[in-house]
Amino acid sequence: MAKQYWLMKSEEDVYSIDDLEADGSTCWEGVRNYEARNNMQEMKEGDMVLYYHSNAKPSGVVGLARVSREAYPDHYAFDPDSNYHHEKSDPDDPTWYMVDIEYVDTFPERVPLSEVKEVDALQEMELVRRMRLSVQSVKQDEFERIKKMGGL
DNA sequence: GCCAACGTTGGC
DNA sequence: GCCAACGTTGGC
Repeated sequence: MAKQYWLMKSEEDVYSIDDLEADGSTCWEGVRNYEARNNMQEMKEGDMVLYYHSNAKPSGVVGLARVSREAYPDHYAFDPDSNYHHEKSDPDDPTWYMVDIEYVDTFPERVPLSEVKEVDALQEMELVRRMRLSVQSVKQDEFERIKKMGGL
């Protein structure tokens, strides 16, 4: 099966690509949106991920990551002390899932959202059309294009 | 910090 | 099952 491509957003001051590089890999907990969750459940080990900083100056794609573990229940949903606690979640029938991703590379040049919006070939991206979706599917040519814009 | 976009909740 | 109210995301 062909490799798939994704884009995942993180607030720069919450968990940046530098944090990911320092950690090597991380679990992507706290996604509480059904469409984003569905996307994560589609992910296969080895899929490539565009790492996006939101609430950043400027917001944009900053590097690459790779799916290192396929979807498994997000146990933070069952933890009353977690910010991501979800009271209605049943451990026997989990609502929320997460994946693990590992650090791959940081772009020599950040690709700001404003530049993505200027490229005709990228107008169909969910990044442009669906502002608020935090885990998005990306087409291979979109992935390659942004990677190139980032200097890799 | 403001506020538009938009997903979710809950009353009816 | 509609839709108004509400809460959150995220650009600027």
